[in-house]
Amino acid sequence: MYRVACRIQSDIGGQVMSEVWFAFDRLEPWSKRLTGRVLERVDTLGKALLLNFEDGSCIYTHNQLYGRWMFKPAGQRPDTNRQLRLALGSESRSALLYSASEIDVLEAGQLETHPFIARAGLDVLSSEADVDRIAAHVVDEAYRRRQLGHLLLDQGFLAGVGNYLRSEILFLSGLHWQLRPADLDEGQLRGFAEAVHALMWRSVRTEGITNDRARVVELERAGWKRRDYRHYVFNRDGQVCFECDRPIERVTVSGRRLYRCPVCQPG
DNA sequence: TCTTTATGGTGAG
DNA sequence: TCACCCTAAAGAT
Repeated sequence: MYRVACRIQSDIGGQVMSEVWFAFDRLEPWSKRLTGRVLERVDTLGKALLLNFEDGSCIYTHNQLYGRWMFKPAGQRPDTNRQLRLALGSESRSALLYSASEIDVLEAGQLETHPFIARAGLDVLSSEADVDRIAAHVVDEAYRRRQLGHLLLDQGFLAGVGNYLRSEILFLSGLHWQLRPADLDEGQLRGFAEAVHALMWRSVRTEGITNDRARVVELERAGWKRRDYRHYVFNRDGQVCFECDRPIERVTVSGRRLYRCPVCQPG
């Protein structure tokens, strides 16, 4: 979503919208109100996308598992069977959201009334979220006695971390998912905060490849399939750990799949 | 042509 | 924790 926000900003940000179209009837009145206005700034808050207009109103979208943004020159549409849900266009370019169902428009100043926004915790990709800030956040009283495996999926804890990053962060910091912030020593806490920060930003750069760059290059050259080398442990159950050669395990935590190396991430 | 799964999220109990 | 919502693609039959 962070990459998408950058793309929307560079394609149509700061420009007058000549087209603002919503697939949902309840939002139809906003079509007229926003057409002709300038799309001033595109932000993310965790996985949410916020399209801010010059009058202070804001389109909120969340892709959930389904949404997909596509970009085309003005007047063109991508070749897809997906359902168009939101279209934004300037004189020159269009940004098109397909399949997503979580779309709302918020009036100026009403941002915090949106339940997802109101609940969102520290946004790992925000400028304030450096390693020190993340480390301090993790040991906050509200979180210090909850298991890391559950915390990492909670958007009220850290906004933006999702299911594949959960497994990857725990692997890189060498921690078992059942540990709690209160259990960690200074070095482990620091390592965890560094892993959160590093892997989120690495994912932005690499389009979601969390494995070490050198290893990715090497395995790609060796003819490995992308799905088998892009992560340390995620989606690799049955295969061996890159660090210790022992098989990766899969468990269910918070109702989602979590992958771990039993040797590199002891209890 | 089914059933299942998914890098997500809510609300009830 | 579970049932449920949402949509599309992958997997099974």
